[in-house]
Amino acid sequence: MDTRWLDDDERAAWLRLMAVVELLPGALDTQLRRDSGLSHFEYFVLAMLSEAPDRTLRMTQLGRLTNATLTRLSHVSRRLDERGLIERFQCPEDGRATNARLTEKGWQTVVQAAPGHVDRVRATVLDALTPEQVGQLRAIAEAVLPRLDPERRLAVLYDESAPADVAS
Amino acid sequence: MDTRWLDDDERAAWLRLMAVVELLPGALDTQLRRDSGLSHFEYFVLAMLSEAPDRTLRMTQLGRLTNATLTRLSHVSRRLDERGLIERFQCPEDGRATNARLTEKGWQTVVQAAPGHVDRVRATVLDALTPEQVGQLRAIAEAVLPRLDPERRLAVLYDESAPADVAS
DNA sequence: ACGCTTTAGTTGACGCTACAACCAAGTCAT
DNA sequence: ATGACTTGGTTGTAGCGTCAACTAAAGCGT
Repeated sequence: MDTRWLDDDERAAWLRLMAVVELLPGALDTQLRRDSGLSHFEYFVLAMLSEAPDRTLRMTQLGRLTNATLTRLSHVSRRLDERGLIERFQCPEDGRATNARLTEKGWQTVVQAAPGHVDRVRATVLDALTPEQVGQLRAIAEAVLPRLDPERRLAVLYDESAPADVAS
Repeated sequence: MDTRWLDDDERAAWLRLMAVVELLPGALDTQLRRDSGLSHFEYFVLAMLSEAPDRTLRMTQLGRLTNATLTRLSHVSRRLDERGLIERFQCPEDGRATNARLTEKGWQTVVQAAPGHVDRVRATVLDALTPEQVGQLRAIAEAVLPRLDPERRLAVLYDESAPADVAS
């Protein structure tokens, strides 16, 4: 089967999307590290916990939400534990499972980090767009996500009709 | 100064954009590793070289185009050199500079990798969008990029009126 | 010509992530 | 209830990226 190459419009859109995908994580990471001593991934982990019932989640569920392998999450959560931002304990209902719960200190950390993060999100992305474009962006991402995430691992974060255990 | 929090539309758009930014690199990386034994970053380095005059670029310029620190690029280019995909040599005009040139083997590798990569790009993103959305995506990215890239490091890749030494 | 500064790049140590191997708790068939 | 399988998670190793320190060439003022 022959490859359908990109036409000029597609190529232009693709290159620009790639540039955004390349630059955005670094921009967020830099701000959070500087202002709160957290990587963007760590912040995201804490943020997911902060919105969960009882600020507690199973490792597996937390891994799904953060798009992390269990290995990665295990290492990260150990470090967050050592820093006193979360605590881990064996799940009473299922002895195999580990629960992660945000500590008060972790909660304070998220609360303190959030405004700067939101400001950065505005400054780099949202405030550059018209309201129409914000809607378009949402529609575009919604069209793409089923292909990027066929197993719907992150569906909770972007699909209103998802199981809705936790919404970010 | 008080933080302006995100309204529902902004929040929805943002969450979906984050999911895309989180998932897309992995999707591209997986395909390229499986089919060509290259990370996405390595592929991108080779692709930049493949479009440069004489398939040669200075390390600094290559670093700009790929959004990489010189350190990172130094490590990666050493590995690509060891694999015979590029070669490095001191620049004749400026003894401090190192030039990286794509070898014939490197060229063959890119040529062989490109179709599968483009297929994946289509399958995961472009084919999910209408032509109007492709145009919107381009406009949205163009609005955001000046804020993400104030030094215009990647401008060559997304701005038609950029110095245009190399276009991807 | 001689230092001083700047620019270009490399190297080494450390931190984070992935992969593989592993362990422990639950499940299920007989 | 016991052996096989599955599920949930952790740990060790190796690879990649970052930061800091370093080398070498070029520019520059005197």
